[in-house]
Amino acid sequence: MAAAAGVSVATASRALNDTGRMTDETRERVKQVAAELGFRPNAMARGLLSKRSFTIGLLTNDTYGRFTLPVMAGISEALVDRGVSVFLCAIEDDATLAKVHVDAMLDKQVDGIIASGKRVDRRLPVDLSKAPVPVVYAFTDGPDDSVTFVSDDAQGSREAVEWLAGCGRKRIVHITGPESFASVHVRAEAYRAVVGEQAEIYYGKWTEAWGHEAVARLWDGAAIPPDGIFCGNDQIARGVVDALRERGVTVPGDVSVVGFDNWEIVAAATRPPLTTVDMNLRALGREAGLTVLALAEGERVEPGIRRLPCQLVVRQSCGGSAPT
Amino acid sequence: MAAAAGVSVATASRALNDTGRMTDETRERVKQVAAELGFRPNAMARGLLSKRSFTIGLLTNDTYGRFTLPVMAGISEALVDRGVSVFLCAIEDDATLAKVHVDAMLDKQVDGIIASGKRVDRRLPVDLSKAPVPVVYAFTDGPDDSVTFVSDDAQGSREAVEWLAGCGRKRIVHITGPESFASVHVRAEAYRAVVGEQAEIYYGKWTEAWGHEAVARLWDGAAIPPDGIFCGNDQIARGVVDALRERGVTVPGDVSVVGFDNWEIVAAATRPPLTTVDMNLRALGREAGLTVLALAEGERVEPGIRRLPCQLVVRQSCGGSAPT
DNA sequence: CTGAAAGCGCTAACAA
DNA sequence: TTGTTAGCGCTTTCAG
Repeated sequence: MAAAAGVSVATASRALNDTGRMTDETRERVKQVAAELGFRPNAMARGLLSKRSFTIGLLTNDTYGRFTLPVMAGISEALVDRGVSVFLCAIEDDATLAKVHVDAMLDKQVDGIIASGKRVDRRLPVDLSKAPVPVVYAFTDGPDDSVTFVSDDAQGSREAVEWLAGCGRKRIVHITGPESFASVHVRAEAYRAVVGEQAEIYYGKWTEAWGHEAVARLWDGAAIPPDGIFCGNDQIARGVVDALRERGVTVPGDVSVVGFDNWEIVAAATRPPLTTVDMNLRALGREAGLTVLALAEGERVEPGIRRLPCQLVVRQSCGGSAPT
Repeated sequence: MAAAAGVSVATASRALNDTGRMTDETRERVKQVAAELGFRPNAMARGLLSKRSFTIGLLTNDTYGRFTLPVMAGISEALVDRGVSVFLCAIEDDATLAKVHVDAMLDKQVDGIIASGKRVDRRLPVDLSKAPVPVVYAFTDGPDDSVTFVSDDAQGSREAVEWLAGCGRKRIVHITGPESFASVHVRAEAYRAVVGEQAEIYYGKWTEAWGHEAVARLWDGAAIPPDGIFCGNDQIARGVVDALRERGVTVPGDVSVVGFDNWEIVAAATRPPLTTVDMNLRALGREAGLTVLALAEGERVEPGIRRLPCQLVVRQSCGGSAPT
């Protein structure tokens, strides 16, 4: 580059990297010239030598981006200023496609890979266990000896149910998704732990339609309907709230409802807006990003599952006031 | 690598790349050994020489991913088999952050950049016009001499309104977003072109709440309410449908409704599911991807705005049958 | 304090 | 048909 601008490439390199010893004057001059010329060191050449690409790959099967985008945002946020960029690869449960993507990333010498997904209890259709670079799992299942980040659904659920109780609700039921989901169990058990004996759990689908149906069952049945409902996700919650309104039951007047996910598009559009559990996916991404990077730099990281706390986002579907 | 496996590095290189002349036997043997060793050519070293990184950057300010994700999927789909990976950079209207990301990408020698966004009539907070690599714009505004891909909202809107008319609707109104959006005008004009004199356009927000409010105005007013409604987006449409149901007006019995965007989460959850306009963002991404790549390979591409056709997705909010 | 030279992993001339 | 050599743009000994 600006070796032409007075010094040898070696000096230039040292000046720009703040290494080596030299007159401040020389260093400054080089930087000056570099800036004027808009010089950018070629990361490939640099990487060839340093064995680091300052690049990581994010693999996901969450095509819709519901979970991956916040995670991605967190990763990116944590790593931009360290100069690392991230490859996003959406592999929709297609093993072949996944392999193609992983190979492409590996060829490009990514410093690490973060595997993510749409379901905590499912694996991506690729075996990353013998990848030549560090791998961390975020919001997807990983091998036993891996480092995995997930949200603490139990804690989140507990807070949700306790909030409902704190609003004075006496008969709190749980309307949730399919029993085949691990997160359904975790959330249900946390719910059960709080309400005890009188736990009532209704399993169904992750849809608004199921929310409607569940309300129909509860209110058309002989029993006294509940006054508090903890829903497995925001879509169900929205269905529940809509169904309630349609039968003249007021929320939060007669019944308090809490959702799960804090998916803006549904939580904020519900009337009234949903009080719901946020999984802090962005923070999760941040941790995951920092962790692969640490691993890439040779640090040792204890394998295991790390559960990051969820946070209750209070809106208006429960009455009650702002969070403590 | 497997130079140790019998031949010189040059021969190995030629064998693996199917270049040069040599015995099929040698070539096969090299490939064999390479496969056994799980050898992967170092893309950085290769790129250093070829001046190509097989990497492109996708820049977007659409944090929520509503528009960018499908675009991204299209780009990725078009480019994986050409071996190119894509860096996703979410810059939330923050010029500084944008610059950091762009610089990082440039350092990494991306072969090109695709700028995308959440609004067709706004620019990203970065000047890409003098980037040292080709840039194409997808679903965001670009400089005059750039190549830009957008969806053909006019055509999409026309089809939507014609569909409504085809369902026998006589008085079709248009409930849409803020006048400050260019797409609002494009869609409104297309609507006006079809219905002519009797066009009635209601500007508001992109929300369900506005859909409710608009219905209230139309039905509580003195005039005879419409029998067909073309909405500026799916959220408004959902608000409209919900409001209609609440006042006992049936959809599609009494009124037909069409949305815009085909945002699954809202379009499919509406009761009844929305007939709506899909912008084919994935196809748009595919074109954009192929185009940057062509540019990167030195092909000349005529600058200008390319409008890709939208497609009407028929569900149940209009009655009528499957599309022709 | 600074420059010359070697070398990262690969491909492309040029020889053999 | 195959091997040798040079060099991509940078960092890093090792001399000067």
